Amino acid sequence: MDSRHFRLKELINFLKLKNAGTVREMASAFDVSEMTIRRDLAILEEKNIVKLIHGGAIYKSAGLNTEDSSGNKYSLPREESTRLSEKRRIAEKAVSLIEDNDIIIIDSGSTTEIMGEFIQSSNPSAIICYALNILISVYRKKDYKLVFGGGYFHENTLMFESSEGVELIKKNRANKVFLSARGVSDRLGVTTADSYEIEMKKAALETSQQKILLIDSSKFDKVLSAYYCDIDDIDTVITDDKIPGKYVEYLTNKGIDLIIV
Amino acid sequence: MDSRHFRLKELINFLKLKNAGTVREMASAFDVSEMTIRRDLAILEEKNIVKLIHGGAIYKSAGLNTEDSSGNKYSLPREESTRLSEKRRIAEKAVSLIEDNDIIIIDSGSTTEIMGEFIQSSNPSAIICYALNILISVYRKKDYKLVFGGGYFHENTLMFESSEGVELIKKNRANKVFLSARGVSDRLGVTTADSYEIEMKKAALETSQQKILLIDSSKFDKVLSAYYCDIDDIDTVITDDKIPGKYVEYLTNKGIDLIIV
DNA sequence: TTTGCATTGCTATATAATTAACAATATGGT
DNA sequence: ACCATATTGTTAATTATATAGCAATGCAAA
Repeated sequence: MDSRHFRLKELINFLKLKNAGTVREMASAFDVSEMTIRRDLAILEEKNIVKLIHGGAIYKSAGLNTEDSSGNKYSLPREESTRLSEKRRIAEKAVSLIEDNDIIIIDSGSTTEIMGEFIQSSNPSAIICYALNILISVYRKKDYKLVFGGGYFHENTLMFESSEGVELIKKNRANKVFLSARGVSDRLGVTTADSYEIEMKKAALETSQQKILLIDSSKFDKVLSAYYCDIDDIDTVITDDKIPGKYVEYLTNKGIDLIIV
Repeated sequence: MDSRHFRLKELINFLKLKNAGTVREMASAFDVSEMTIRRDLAILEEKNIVKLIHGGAIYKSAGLNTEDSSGNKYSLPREESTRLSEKRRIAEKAVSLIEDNDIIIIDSGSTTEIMGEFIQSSNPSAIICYALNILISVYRKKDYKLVFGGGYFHENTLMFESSEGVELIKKNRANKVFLSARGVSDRLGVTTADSYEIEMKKAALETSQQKILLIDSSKFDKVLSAYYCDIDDIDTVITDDKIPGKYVEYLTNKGIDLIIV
């Protein structure tokens, strides 16, 4: 059909092979202007296939791309449109809640992953997690103990899950858990996409004193198949200022500590 | 020794995992200035490990670069990891033993880590491991299932250890385990440095059909405090050609399959 | 053909990243 | 302890890239 469609598929192959590429070299390789490549890359970023950086793009092999060898359709993971700046603000606020000597649990998720970037400014005494991207974003900072759940790998969420991992989480206690979710509904509670996540998330909730939910505003009124707790189970919600007024009221009435960034 | 040397290795892991990264996020991750990261990346570019781009760096994956005349694509300033070329030969031979649909366990260690580089040429159906460097070196190849032990992190070996991790390993079965050790002695058996490793290694041995020890020749006649098995428990030893004659004889007499590379 | 819309390239302006030089701090060897 | 050297952070000036707006093109449906 359109030449863009074709070029996008080729761009994905190019990036997959090389891990990442500069705008310049891609413009040259596909014989179009740099502006066109930038626009293409913006589309791929929307689809969460690449990460844009100044001067180029990085292929997200770790990410939630489900391209199949058959028809290599790029049009896949209708994953939430990134909302990176909101997520960064949310993550930064979340980290600011960490007090010295806290023991914290960090759930899987893209917003929680960003917490790793900010966490050096705080001093937890231990971090417990069970997703690869979280592990990588925190393991270097080494001023704290690190506990990792382990189990069977799920590449769409980068999470490891197993009954043994659940046991390990339950054996520990935490002051705070930083949770993610894919949907929050007043009627149907807090949900996520995959049922294998449930037990790990529940274990994290169970063993934590304060339960903090990090969620960008696009997730309100969304419902996904895997239910894992009621909104009443959450102590604190951190979200951005596009949260629907209805939910501001709802959460406030429930007595939940609502932090809007 | 020097912190730069350490950080360079960490940077490689970071980039290997993420394909590429921005100067900003790396400065944040390692808690140094952006200038320092730029200087580090310039060194890695010299060594042909990364490609510099405006704003960041791209990891050059091993398979894709025909360049690098000296063949030392992996030779970062890791002088302390001696005998690198022996270890690479050993790791490559080890990977060649993997058959299609094998389920394999990879122990912690620097030699076993190198296996990840070669493993794309083979087709195990599952990989079980419990050390971070192993996880990073194998997770992206994604044609197999991945099981990770989990537990409490030990930064000297990058290993996670816990009774739950041991249980998880024991719940699985493997065709082959690829083990490392710090010392092999005819009188005192196979040893390593830290006692926390013992239970995980024993579990790996217990649940595997064929037990393969990867060990460079400098480790023979060495004894460390943590004993974890007898040489009789091993089926196959892969080592380099500087192995003392005494041990060639000893292992052969024991009926152990000795592979010298 | 005409109309409407997606795609593309171009340019001026706004942002962002790099460089070079210097100062401050850590490190290793004698 | 001392010195020599390596490492690191900071700044201002330079260079590179991104963005926004507009005009031109191509293409498909009426």
